[in-house]
Amino acid sequence: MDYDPNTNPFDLHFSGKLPKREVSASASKVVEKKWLVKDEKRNMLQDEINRVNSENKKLTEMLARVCEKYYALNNLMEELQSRKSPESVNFQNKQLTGKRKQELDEFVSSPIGLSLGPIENITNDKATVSTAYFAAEKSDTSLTVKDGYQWRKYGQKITRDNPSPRAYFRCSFSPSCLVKKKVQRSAEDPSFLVATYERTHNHTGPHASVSRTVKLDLVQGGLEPVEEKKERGTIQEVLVQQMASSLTKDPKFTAALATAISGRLIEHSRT
DNA sequence: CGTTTTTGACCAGCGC
DNA sequence: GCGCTGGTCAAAAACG
Repeated sequence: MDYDPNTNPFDLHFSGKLPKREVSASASKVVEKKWLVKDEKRNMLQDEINRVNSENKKLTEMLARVCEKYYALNNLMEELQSRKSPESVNFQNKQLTGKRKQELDEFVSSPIGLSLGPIENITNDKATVSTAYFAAEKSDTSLTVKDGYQWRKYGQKITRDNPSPRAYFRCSFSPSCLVKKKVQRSAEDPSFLVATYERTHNHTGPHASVSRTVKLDLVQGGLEPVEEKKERGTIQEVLVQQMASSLTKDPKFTAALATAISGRLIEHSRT
C-alpha cells in the first residue's frame, strides 16, 4: 500500500552516471541545473513520504480497531463453543489416572488454542478448564503471568511432586467474575509457567498490552533452540506453534507489525 | 486509606 | 479415625 506512483527512479540512474561523465564548462552548468532539479524532487519526495507516513499511521490505527473488535468477537465465539460441546473433550479426560499426568498429556497431545493462552478447554456443567504455558525467566520467582487480566492472589502452596510452589489467583475485575487460575512452574521444564484457568470471564476481554508482553517473552523466554530430551523437544515445538498462532491472531501484534513494515518501507525509499 | 500479597490455619476429600 | 494433600480463608503486612 506504500507504492507511490510519483516516485521516480530517475535520481538514482542519474547520480549513478554522473562521475563517469567528462566535465566541460558548459556541461557543469547543465549538471548544476540538474542538481537543482534533483533538490526539488527530493523535497517533493520528502513531502510525499511524510504524507504516506501519516496515512500509514491512520491505517494502522484503523486496523488495530478492527482487530480489537475481531478479538472480542473471537472471545465470545470461544465461550459459546465451549458451552456447547462438553462430552467430546471430557472423554479423554476421564480415562487418565492422575491430575498431573492429565495435565502433561493434555499439553503434549492437544491442538493449538484459538487465542492467546489457552491450549485446550475441558468443559463440564460446572466449570471450564483451560491450560496455558508461558515462557518465564528461571530466576523469576514471582509466579505471575501477564495474560491481560487482573488477578488477586489468595493462596500459595507447595505441592507434592513439584519443587516450585503453586499460586492461586482470582479475577479481580469484579466480585461477580468467578474465574480462578493456578500458576506453577512446570516440573518437566522449569523455564515454563503453567497456568490453569477455571471458568470463563463474564466481562470484556483483556485490555492490557498483552502483545508487548508476549514479544518480551519471546525475547527473554525459553525459545532458544533446545535439543535435549524428546519430551522437551515436543514441548518447545508446541510452544513455538502456539506463540506463532497467538501472535498472528493478536491485534496489537498485527498493528505493531504493520507499523514496523511501513517504517521499513519508508526507510527503504529514502536510500 | 483502599487494595493486594503473604502465610499459617483451616477444611474437605481420599486412601488406609 | 488418622494422616496426607490440595484448595481456601483471613489476619497481618506490604504496597501504591
